[in-house]
Amino acid sequence: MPERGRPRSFDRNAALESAMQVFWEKGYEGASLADLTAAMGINPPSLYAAFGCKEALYLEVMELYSRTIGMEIWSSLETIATIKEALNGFLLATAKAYSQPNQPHGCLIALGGLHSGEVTKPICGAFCKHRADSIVKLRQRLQRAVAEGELPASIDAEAIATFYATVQNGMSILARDGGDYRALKHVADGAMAAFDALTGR
Amino acid sequence: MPERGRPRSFDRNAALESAMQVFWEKGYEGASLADLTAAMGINPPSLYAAFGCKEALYLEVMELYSRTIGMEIWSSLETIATIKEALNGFLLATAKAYSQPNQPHGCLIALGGLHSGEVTKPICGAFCKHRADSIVKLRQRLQRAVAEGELPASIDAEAIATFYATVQNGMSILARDGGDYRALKHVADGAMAAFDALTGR
DNA sequence: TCTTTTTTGTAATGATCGATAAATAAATCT
DNA sequence: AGATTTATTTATCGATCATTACAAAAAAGA
Repeated sequence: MPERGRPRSFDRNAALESAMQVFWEKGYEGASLADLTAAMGINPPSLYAAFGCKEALYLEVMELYSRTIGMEIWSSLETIATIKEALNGFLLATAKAYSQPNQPHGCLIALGGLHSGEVTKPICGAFCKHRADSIVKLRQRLQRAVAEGELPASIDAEAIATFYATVQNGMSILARDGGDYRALKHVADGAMAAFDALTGR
Repeated sequence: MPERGRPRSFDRNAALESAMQVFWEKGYEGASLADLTAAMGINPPSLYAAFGCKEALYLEVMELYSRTIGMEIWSSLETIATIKEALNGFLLATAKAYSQPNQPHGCLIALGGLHSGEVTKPICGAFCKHRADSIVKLRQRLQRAVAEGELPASIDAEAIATFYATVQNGMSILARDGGDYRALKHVADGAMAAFDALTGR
């Protein structure tokens, strides 16, 4: 029975996507309600009725980002069978996503919540959780490779995962500074150049 | 003849250092005038008389940062004779500086100005200049190693410099997320594991 | 001592921030 | 039709933002 009362005159998903663009480019504090409502094509009361408040909207934007853009980037890590190619595909997908011409450069998750004065506590917590999860995903993929006999059990999976997650985060800053796909690929190649030495092959 | 009128009752350098702490931790937009004046122990008119405006204060803070903390980090790159040890020293100095317990984690330069809505144009320009300069410094050090016969002329100095600068920037995000010296050193070790492959040795 | 110069503390400026009150409009339910 | 429910528009809320008048205070120059 959600069909009572005046129907909403805008597409909630489209509005959320517009909000994502604004937050992605301008950050949480940098995106004003005026910026958001202008991009979403609605007035403040509609925003508050549909999303609660600015903070709740941002948290929902983070979920949308990791469900769409994030998925594009991370999927190759799981789908590619061999660990070295999976990591390489993951980094190249990162380079491609971070240099798309029609969207803000770099990652919304990597670049957000880096200054305590610019974010609320729940948002800071969500960022910590998401970024910590990046390391976990990489570590689990490395451990899978060990379980499959592809890598020796002697590797430091946590250290290697931290390294690749950190390289990816650095790529967000490079992309924000105008680094194109070519520059980002140089970084990916550099990180892959460490693979054999790190995994003892 | 700067000795006319009522003398300033606070130490300008100490106030600037306090402002650096606030901007470093909270970012440009996240640091309010109230935060700044409270930390500096002065009233707004004194801040404006001594530093001009918030933007000018921030630009001066950036200079102070690169002159002090930045110098600590980058000096080993020049002073250590061999390129591999110089790079390693540079990354370890970074890991140490980014995990100091008595100051904000990560680099003020690396983490600032990443969102267009949170910074003015002159500040954004200063960040671009500083971060681009990081790549230049690394590239020049690599080219010096080529000139000294330590590395082959066939290396892609720009690509390698971009890789190491990006790793360093990623370390700032890791440090902000609570990564300690041990975690940061893992990243430094990972980056150094790529050195031989990247330089063809 | 008296004027001049600069800094100080207090208080207030207009602008913008995120968030809402109130009235109207558009739908369903009885 | 009339009552109920929800969304919309318009206008505005108090709080906070960076910035600044203003007058008292503290120094040097005359």
